[in-house]
Amino acid sequence: MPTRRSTPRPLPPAKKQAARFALQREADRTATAEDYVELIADLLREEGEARAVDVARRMGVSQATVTATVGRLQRDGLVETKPYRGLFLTAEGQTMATAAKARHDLVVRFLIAVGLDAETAEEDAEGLEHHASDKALAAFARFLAEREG
Amino acid sequence: MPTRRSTPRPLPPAKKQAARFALQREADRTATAEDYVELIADLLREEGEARAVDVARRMGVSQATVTATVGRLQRDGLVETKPYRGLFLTAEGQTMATAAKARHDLVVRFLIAVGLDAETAEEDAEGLEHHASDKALAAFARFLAEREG
DNA sequence: TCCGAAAGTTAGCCTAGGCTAAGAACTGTT
DNA sequence: AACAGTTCTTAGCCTAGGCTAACTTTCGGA
Repeated sequence: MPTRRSTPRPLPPAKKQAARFALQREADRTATAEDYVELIADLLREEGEARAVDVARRMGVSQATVTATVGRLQRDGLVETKPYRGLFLTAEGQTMATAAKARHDLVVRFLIAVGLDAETAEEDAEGLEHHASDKALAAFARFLAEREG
Repeated sequence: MPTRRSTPRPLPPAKKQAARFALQREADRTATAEDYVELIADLLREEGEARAVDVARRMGVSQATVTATVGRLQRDGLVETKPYRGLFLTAEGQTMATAAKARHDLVVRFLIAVGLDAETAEEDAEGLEHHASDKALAAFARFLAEREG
């Protein structure tokens, strides 16, 4: 039997590794859209309207950037705008927002369950929610069900 | 006592939320560098050299892209090149690679511990390792120590 | 009503990170 | 020693996502 150490699974096949990175880049591309629609949905729900200026404030970004990004979201069929009347989600945008929120909340609860304080869990979820696969999320849910169920 | 529901911690203060997104963007910026130096370190360790063409293959990216990216890494003091002789890490790059690998391995072990199969854990770690805070990583380590220790 | 402040857009710029196509430079083999 | 094939770079292009400055549009209060 050839050498088989336990620790260092170091170099996956090039193709497999390339596929992973490609998936990664794909996730990066959708992350912004998810953050925006999630925030817009939150604002609509909590404050009744989602104005670009508030999105800018909460994203920590200039209004010009919001205009440009919202333009892309509109092009992609996720958002509708009525100038000076705020931003709205299309059905597709709403679907994405709902899924994003569910993922976000799941990740937060999971992080708390494994020992993070609520504040840090919120912070980390912001980044992690876009990069956890469905399988990972399912595992998190299973984990929570066991602990809490 | 005012209303206090358990589920929906929905809108953090704008400033705090903006800060989170800013951190997020910061992490995104360093993610590429970490992936490259981690891969270069792996190639150096496992194959004795890290040629740009192999980096391109494993990143799933064109050689021209590698040239450009390595140029930025060089500018930032992480990598050195000897054309046709492969890529090398500076001390700083080595430090980053070591930290990245440690994070990566920790995340993989953690994901497996919470129920993911090894393959999926590898895939997910690729994305998650760049977005887990030190506090989160510490929590993961604590979790592992409890289960396994 | 009108006018100033707030909100939104536009123009012009930048960086990172992708691509292809074409050319230059090196290496190993004969 | 020379050539073929590999490797690397360059040029030129693109998109996403940032910025500031200047402009327009709308809203609300005096």
